[in-house]
Amino acid sequence: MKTTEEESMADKALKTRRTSIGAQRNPQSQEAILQAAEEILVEGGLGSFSIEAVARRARAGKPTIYRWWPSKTMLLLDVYHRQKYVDIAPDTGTIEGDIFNVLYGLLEFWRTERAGAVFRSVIAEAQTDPEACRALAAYMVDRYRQGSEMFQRAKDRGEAADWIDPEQAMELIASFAWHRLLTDRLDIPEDELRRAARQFANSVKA
Amino acid sequence: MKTTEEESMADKALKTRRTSIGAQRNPQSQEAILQAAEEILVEGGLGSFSIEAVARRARAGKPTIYRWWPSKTMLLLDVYHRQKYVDIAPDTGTIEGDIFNVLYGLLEFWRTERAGAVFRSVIAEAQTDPEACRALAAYMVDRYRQGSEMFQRAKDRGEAADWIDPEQAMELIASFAWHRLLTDRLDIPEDELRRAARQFANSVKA
Amino acid sequence: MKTTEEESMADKALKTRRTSIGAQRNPQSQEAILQAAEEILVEGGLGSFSIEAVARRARAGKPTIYRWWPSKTMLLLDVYHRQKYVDIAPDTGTIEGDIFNVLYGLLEFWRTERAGAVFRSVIAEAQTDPEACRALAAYMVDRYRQGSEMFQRAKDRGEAADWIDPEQAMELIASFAWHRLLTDRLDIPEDELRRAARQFANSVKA
Amino acid sequence: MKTTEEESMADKALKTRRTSIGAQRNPQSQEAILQAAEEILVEGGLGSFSIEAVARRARAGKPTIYRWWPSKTMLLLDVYHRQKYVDIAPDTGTIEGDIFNVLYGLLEFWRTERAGAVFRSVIAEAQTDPEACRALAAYMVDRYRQGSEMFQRAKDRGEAADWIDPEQAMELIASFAWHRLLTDRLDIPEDELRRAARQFANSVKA
DNA sequence: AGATAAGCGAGACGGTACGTCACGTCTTCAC
DNA sequence: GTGAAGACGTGACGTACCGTCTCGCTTATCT
Repeated sequence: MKTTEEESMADKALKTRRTSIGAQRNPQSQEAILQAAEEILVEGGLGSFSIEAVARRARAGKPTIYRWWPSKTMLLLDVYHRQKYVDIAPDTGTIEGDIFNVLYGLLEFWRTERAGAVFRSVIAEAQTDPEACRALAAYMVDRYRQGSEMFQRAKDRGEAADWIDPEQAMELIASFAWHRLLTDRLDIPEDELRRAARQFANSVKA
Repeated sequence: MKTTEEESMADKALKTRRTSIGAQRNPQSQEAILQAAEEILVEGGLGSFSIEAVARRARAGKPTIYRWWPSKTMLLLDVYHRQKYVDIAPDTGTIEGDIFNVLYGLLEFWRTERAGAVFRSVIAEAQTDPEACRALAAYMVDRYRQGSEMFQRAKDRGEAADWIDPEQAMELIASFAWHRLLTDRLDIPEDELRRAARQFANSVKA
Repeated sequence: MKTTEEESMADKALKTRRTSIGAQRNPQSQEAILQAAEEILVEGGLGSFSIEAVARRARAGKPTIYRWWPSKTMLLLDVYHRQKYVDIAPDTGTIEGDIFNVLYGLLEFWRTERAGAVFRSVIAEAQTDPEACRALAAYMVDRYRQGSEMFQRAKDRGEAADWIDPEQAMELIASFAWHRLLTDRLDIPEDELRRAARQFANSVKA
Repeated sequence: MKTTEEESMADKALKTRRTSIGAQRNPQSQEAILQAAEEILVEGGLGSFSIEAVARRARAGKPTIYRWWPSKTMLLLDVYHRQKYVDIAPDTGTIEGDIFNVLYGLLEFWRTERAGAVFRSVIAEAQTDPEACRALAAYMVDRYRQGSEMFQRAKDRGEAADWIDPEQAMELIASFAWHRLLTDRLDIPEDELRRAARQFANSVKA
């Protein structure tokens, strides 16, 4: 949730007339463009996402967008990176609890429409643009590293087997979430989700 | 692998001038269109896949394409469905062996360039087109059912726990493969693949 | 002056919705584009003449314009060629009378705003575009040939000297008209015009 | 021809880094801008003449140009006015000789590439910009006054008729030169040029 | 001597037009 | 009625300039 100040700042960026502030990037324009891009993505999906549409909505000139983002893909990635996901990997004491929490949190985050639509677009774009694909892959590897801590803890506790690779284990979990996102089936009944968590916990058992 | 007759038929479809064969669908045209679509997809990816390009390559009129495929998405799905994957779910005696074989076969199938490029495109398209998304989801559910047999066998053998849902277990495995396809990381070292198979096998253990 | 039928045809071209009439040029679109181009030229001059503006006014697509006119210049020339000037080179019996009539007719034709504005634009364009310059020069040479008849008649009558080149003589007269057009001084007092005609007549005297 | 000092000054204006010299116009900047403008005009014609290009070439800021020249047109006129034409109206004793010399000198001056390209641009610009048109017309009237002296001399000698208006006579000659410039036909064979001069001389005969 | 005021380069800004590409629809004509 | 062909209106692409703006600086002129 955004604070009041942030919202008014963003609104100002969109609603007041902007102009150059000298030979330097105008942060209000950047804000307006990113905000407009996100809104379009959320409202109409990747299909209605075009530089023209973003420029129109942000009341910005197309060259201003192209000046700072070399391609549609890069703008997309920037929009995605603004979607700050508070990555909680809470220590519940058991690996199954941790996994359930992570899965539940991620799916819930995507279900709040904004984030899900944006991320789906990024993945789709990566299937067209090799650079986006590399960026996405690199980003994911980084995310696995973050998420893998819970498996490391489990190994330290002796709950997970020695031969388990924490990052790969994390990847399997993320893969499941991706798959549900991409087939538009984020609304998972709790028992299914629990069973998945249990299975993943089982999979690393010593 | 295609037979010689099929190839010459396809070649004929592409190279000779075609015209109406009366008030009925001309199968040569359909063949030429699908073949051209597949080639474009494989050579240039989804980015260079356009109705216009397909029509050009197939020496077909655009209306001919629109007459038989209501949208780009549907043409894409048709191309995908032609990619007959010989779904082997061989009974190796152990669930881990079965899983490894399925994973290895799928990734190998996609690595043979043609199939992978096409399927990636289908998934990307599904992120834009809700109808494609539904079709894809339905197709996947069907595939899980096929693939789940090995888990059923494992349950029958007592190798897998009672609480395991064979289809969901299959989904987890497919998810992993999808994820690697979508991040262009199909070249998995054998030890990683073995570890993944072992983990998946572990996950269903009683 | 256009006939009523022509006007209603042109109006129809502009006002009714047009579409393709098969794999052939749609004359209504062509008409609408040329008409719109002329109107823009007359109303706002070369400065406001842009392909976008023409397309907008003609309710045509830009590609339709580019399909048939490779450049702004060519569209301009086409507009000019539609401005059919009834080239009267009346035989008044004296060369001075002929010259006066030709000069008066030409300036009057240009003063009727439409033709003058279009021709000024063509000349200006020719200063930028070498191809337009060539086309214009060729067109002018042709016009001199037409206009030179009166000098030939004068030579036959013994009114003009043998050493006179009829076409070059015609060029001098056209040059004067051009000059007045280009400096926006078409409103020439009759005595000045008479003096010019007298001078030109003098210039060819035996 | 420029003196050595002027050239080095101009070079300095272009090559050394310039900055403000206090609350006053920096003549080096003005020089650099005008020089750059002329060069661009000569090298690429009016088509490649843009404020942006001039600023780039002169290493000047756009606002510096706009501060001193309200429009592209005015900059163009300034460039033209720097093209000092040594207006020779030599007294050869006969009006035909005078006319030939003036015509030959003017065409030769324009043929030396620099002047011709610039003047063509001014005329073209005047077809778009009414202010430029007025300025050009005023300038031309002034030039006729200068050039008309030879006709006045001819009248004084009794070589030209009383009813001749020297300035208008001069205009006819300039018109011919303009016409050749604008249709890119400055390379006139000497016999044609002689005939033209003879005709113009004839035209004012008593 | 220090403040002030304007000129300077730089370059970002919101725009308009460029010329190209693909969209999905339409009509014609040969079979 | 099916097929190739290709024109149509639409709209996005990425680029070039437009004319305006604010910046940080430099330097002459005025307290």
